[in-house]
Amino acid sequence: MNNKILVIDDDTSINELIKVNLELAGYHVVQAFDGIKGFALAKQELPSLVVLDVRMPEVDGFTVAKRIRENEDTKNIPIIMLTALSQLNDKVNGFNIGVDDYLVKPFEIEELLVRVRALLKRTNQIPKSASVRDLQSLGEITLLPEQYSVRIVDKQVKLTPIEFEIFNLLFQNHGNMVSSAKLLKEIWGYSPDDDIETIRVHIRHLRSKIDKLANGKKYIETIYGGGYKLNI
Amino acid sequence: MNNKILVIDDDTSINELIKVNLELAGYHVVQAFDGIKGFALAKQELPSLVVLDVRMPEVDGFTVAKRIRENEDTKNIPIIMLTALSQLNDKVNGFNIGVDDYLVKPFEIEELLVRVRALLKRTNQIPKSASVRDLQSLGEITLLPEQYSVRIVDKQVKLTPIEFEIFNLLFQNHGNMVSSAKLLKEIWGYSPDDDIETIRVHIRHLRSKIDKLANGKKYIETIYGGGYKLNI
DNA sequence: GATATAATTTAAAATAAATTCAAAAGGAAT
DNA sequence: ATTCCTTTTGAATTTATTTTAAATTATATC
Repeated sequence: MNNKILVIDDDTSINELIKVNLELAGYHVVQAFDGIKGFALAKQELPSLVVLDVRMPEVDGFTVAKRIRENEDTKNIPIIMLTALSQLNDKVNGFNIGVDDYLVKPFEIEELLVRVRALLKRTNQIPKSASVRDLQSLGEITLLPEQYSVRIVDKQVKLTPIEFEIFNLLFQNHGNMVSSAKLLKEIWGYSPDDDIETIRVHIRHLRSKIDKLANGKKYIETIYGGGYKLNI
Repeated sequence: MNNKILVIDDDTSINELIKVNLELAGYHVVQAFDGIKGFALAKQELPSLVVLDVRMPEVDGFTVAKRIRENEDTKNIPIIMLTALSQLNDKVNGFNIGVDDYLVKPFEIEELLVRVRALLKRTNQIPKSASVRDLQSLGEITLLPEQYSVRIVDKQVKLTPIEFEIFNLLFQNHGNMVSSAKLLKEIWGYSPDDDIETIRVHIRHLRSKIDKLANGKKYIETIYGGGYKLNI
């Protein structure tokens, strides 16, 4: 198993800080200080994880992430994005880039190490055959399947198994409506029209948990007569 | 078998105290009084064990441990860390450095001798081919596989073989859920859904033993519908 | 604006899962 | 065979989750 991590950040002192701490934790670190070299190194070194700053001159982090995801050799490398809180919504949402986790700056270095470990473990457990990975992190939201949990920015809540499956389905289809019939089929394995009540109650439970994390924002939108839609 | 021990501690009187007592116990001792010389000596002397102080000026114990683990020649040398209680959680946990055991200062010199003997015996039994050693010590918890025991800070309890295997699996995956199915597969070698009852009872036994050591803290968390998770 | 339909809310019942308690079965040591 | 310890099984209890039901509120359509 590989333990090489690529750090892409134009801020040399932060880049260095991350490198030192990752090395302390036993990882081998490769550094890049701009987006172009970053993507080049990703292809060349095929690291087992990339730590990527959003804000960089010339080629920014979103572009690098997108290129990594588009390239056949690198598309499955997990990415942790470093981003300012203000950048979270507008751009991530616009680009719709699937990263695996993100950290809001300024962040605790310990927190980065925790996420790196969790992510490496998670992705190591996924069989190679699964060529298309599920989205893990988008905008403010991160899924933690290994704990049936959801994190929004930096608050986290535990869901029940069914709640998690519903949320995951909405998340993977964010921006689009998921019909109640589809939810029933995907999660319960059938589609008998009448059990829609159950979904409504689960949605309510979900909302009440999610709302505690999301100050004010209503993530789960109701499509009258159709189903539900997650707006990230 | 080699009986050379490297002691790395900048406090000359403690270093000397350890040296004298280890020599009394029949070991050959090499001393270093700072991190840089410590690592250099580790490479040069290839001792069969390192006693390492965390708090040192310039290069601290974590850095030395990390370097020892990275170097091809020294990576399998067992390390006993000397640490203040306050340093236990934040740093060790954050850095996730795999040391083999640790002692909380101030410690009894007898205790150090006991641990040295135990660790040497343990590592002598491990075949050289096992290049990647399992984590032995993290945060407050230390595993003692050779006696099917777990130590938390300085209290220790003996587990049964199955209990130990379960705990070890949770420990190696700390922070993440381990499903009941995985436990069954890893430990019993099969996954027949129905024997989950057995796991529950073992978990109960484990908890009752662990809880006696951990004042108040609940280490083993239940993930409803999923499995169990160890929080260190 | 009235009506029908759909969704939310609240509460409570039903189900499933996990814990606890007790005890039987199996193994190793004497 | 007896004892001691570990592992497994069974059943009762507790807890958490899921489902059902009824009353209220919102939405779409005519």
